[in-house]
Amino acid sequence: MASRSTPAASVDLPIRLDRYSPVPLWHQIATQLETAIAEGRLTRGDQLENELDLCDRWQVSRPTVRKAIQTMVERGLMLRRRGIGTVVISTTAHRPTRLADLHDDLSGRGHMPSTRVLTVERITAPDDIAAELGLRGRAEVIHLERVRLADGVPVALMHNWVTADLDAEMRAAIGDPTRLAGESLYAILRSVGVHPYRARQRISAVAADATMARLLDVARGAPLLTVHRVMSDDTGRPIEVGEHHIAAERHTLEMTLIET
Amino acid sequence: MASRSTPAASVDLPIRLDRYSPVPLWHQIATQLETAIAEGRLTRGDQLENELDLCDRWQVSRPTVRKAIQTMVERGLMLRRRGIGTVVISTTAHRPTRLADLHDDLSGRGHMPSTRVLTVERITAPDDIAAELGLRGRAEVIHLERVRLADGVPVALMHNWVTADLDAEMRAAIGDPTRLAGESLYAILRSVGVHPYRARQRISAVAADATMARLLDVARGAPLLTVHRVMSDDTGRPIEVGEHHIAAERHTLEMTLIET
DNA sequence: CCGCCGAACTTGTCATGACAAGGTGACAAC
DNA sequence: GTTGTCACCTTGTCATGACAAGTTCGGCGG
Repeated sequence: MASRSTPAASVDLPIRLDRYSPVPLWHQIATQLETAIAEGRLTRGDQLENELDLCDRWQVSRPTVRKAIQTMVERGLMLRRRGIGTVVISTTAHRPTRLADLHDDLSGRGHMPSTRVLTVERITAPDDIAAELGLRGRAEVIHLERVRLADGVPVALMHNWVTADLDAEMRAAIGDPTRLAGESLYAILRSVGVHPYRARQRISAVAADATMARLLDVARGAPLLTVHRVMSDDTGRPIEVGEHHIAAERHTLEMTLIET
Repeated sequence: MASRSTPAASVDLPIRLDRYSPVPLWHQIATQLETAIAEGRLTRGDQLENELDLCDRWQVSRPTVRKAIQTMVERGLMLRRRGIGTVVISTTAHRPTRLADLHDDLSGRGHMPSTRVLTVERITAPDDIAAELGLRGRAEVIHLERVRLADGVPVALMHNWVTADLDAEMRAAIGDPTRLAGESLYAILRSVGVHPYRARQRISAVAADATMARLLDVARGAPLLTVHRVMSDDTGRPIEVGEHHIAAERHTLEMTLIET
């Protein structure tokens, strides 16, 4: 270890910037910093150069450097303090703010996700679902029932109610069992122009009833992790209600919290 | 409703700024915007003036306005889009990134929290706890066992292991049953100069065993929500391991997720 | 030897200016 | 009527400059 506290992570951090790319400079920097951490070129305890030197090194302005580092701080990967500097504090982080489907979550952890579609139907919205989606009268919703598997083992039983107040093309995509088997619901929604933006969710636990136990291949009464979620798109309109029952013995929710 | 799409929320939004306060201008603005939403003076669908007009109205620069609105967006309260403007999309939000103790969480929801302290002991760290805290050899930890009640009803059984590698004053504060009964652990830690900054947590579910059932006054086998958390301070050092078992029928975890 | 104080470092805040990019709506051309 | 274009609105990005505030560390005075 060096006796002086000179930043070690300066020379071996070649940041390549494309000023003609539509990707913002700060995002290019943040992405490459995150990659450097993931690959171990930057590790816990490493100190970055000070911001002015980084401006000089990368030939960008200080707001750009700060915005890039800011995103790293928000992800819990770095920490910066006035008078001290910026240090790497973590090599991994599960972001709770990441609005990810269970499908993406599983594949991100090296599992092979698959889906068994049980039900696809268009029904009149039950009262509680209609209320959560802000629908009036006897509005219709698309009801999905699926079992998510990881490496062939059932992990979660998923119910979704998607508002049917969408284009015919959108409804067709959502109700396509072939797509549902291979993609996450949110990926399908995005592909037809609906952008999941904000979700409010409530996490609880229940004991498996007979149906859940059979579908998830767990004992009756086994503890299940329950996620109830209302998702809205980027116009603030509620789009979907999801209720997922997760076999707690096979999957847990992980997240990193940051005090702001 | 006005026939034109002029922003309605301009006149009745008196922002008072104290330029001699140590509180940053952007934070003063953000706080007052949040208050306005909480009090209903700003509500869902309201559109803000454009940023340049807000600069003029509040007599601050555009980066300051943007930083204030930025924090509102990150909290899921507003949404802004290029070419459109900034609109209020929500009146409440549970922030997952909020590193709050269950104590604060309960009181924030109008319940009267109290705590029954079962165990306060200084022990040699169990291997798994030592590993999570990054301790070597036979390091010592302070082990706490408490039951959290809301309005007199038991809600959660909480185990905490705090590293004993602290000042004597800090250890005394943490081990003081009187303080533990009335304050949150994190509040006590903050008061002695330890600042919880980052936590990694894993949420799962278990069935209540005999001990848990007795302490929480639920049936044996009842589903419990389990939160396992490793908390680090603002220097990146792991400080505390917590394992909380929450009676799912009496309390749930709520959070708002934002797609970034 | 010890404690205080200040220089020299760091990041935090704020201002000003400029241009780019996406959205909307009016209007002309077809 | 439909479509495409263009002006004009919005926020997004980036640069430059300045000063404030917290931290560290060395030197100075006691």
